[in-house]
Amino acid sequence: MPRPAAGTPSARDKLLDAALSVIRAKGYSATSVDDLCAAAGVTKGAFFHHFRSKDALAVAAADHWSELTGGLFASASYHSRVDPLDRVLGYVDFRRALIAGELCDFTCLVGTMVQEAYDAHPDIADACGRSIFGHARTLEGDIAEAMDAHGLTGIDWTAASLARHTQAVLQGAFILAKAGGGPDVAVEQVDHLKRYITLLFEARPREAHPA
Amino acid sequence: MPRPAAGTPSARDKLLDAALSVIRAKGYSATSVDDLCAAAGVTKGAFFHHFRSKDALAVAAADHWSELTGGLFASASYHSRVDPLDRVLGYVDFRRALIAGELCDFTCLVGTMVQEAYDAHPDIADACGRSIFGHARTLEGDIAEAMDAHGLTGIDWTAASLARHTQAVLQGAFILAKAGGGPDVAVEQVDHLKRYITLLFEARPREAHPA
DNA sequence: ACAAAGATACCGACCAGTTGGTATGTTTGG
DNA sequence: CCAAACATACCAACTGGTCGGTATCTTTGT
Repeated sequence: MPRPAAGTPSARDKLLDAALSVIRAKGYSATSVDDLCAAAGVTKGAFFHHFRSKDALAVAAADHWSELTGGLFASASYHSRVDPLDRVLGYVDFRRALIAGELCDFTCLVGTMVQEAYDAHPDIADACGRSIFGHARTLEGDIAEAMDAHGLTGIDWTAASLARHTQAVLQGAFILAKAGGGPDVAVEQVDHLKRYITLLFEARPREAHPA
Repeated sequence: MPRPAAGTPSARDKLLDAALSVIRAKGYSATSVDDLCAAAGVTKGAFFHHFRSKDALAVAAADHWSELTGGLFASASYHSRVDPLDRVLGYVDFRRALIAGELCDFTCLVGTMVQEAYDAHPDIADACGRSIFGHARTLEGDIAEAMDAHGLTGIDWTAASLARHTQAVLQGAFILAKAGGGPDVAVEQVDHLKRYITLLFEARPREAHPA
């Protein structure tokens, strides 16, 4: 795949970027190929040159989203904190700070897409699943370290499960925001999540399991 | 509005029932009027006799959903428990038990619809918001009573906010299930929710606020 | 009691616009 | 010169929605 020219983004890149905002605002099914082309400033010929179908674009957009968000969180500053629980809570604070402005700017592309695609478009659903659960997996390490540091043993939840829960709360927060609550309701959910994690790690080993 | 005949459901009722399952499986935008008519076994003429537009059907379906779920939860047995916290946790258990079988059978219609409709279809979004936040409001009373019974004062969260949080976790659970986790991941989220509520109400008044 | 009058429920052909997708160009970088 | 990158023109299928018509119920004047 040869670079077309340095500096000028290819039609493919422009389409992927356009997909992020347009699909988040209109949803996947309601977004037409023409919508995407118009937003990207390219023609339909370019679209089908780079993507076999609309579905293929959605899969590529989900992967693009994974890379974009992956980079964003990887370069965030909370990773440098020494205490693992601080890093986990730092992640939550970071997510909280991202919730501002227009709904389509802070909501999740793959969460939106998978709602529509889970049944009729398995490859899109797979790409969305990879994005969500892949991102959750990046939190497992810090959570596991924090569990270790706080001596949490004989517990009925796992680091992986709590990592997934953070994503569930965030996805639910976006839905409540879209249902009319706006950013405030979403922030409220993140606050509950932070409170939950804090409570989980407040050492209460006196009620430890027998034997 | 006169009854057409006892026993035989009207085209309107058949369309509303069909909308619940079809839209939950395909999403709102991907569901065509013909899809609805075929599923309901009625013609397009009947559709537009009862509903001004596809959007109007969606609003009616959201309201129908509110009534249906409202009745389901109102008649559940956990309401008879004497301890208010038991009633709250009973609600959570009840929601947990509902998560089984096919995704389109236990996921939420209005949560699905509002994702697609929040921007382009304000009246649909309003109807979804009414359903979600209206349902959340039915939990506030028991939560408030439980807070009172456990002497939770000077707390930085409210009964209304925790009620909304239960809905956020459930909506997020559905998304994770759709993203490939299946019912198990959704149940896992409800378990976290129950753990959170339990932790919140485990009396810890020694750390009470000053004065 | 009963028929005329009117409302309601439903049907199915039809319409203009849009959909995802294709076939065939033209441009451009190496 | 050639293949990749992009543009233009076009298509069959489908979209939400309309419209004239019919069958069945409810009301009402007598």
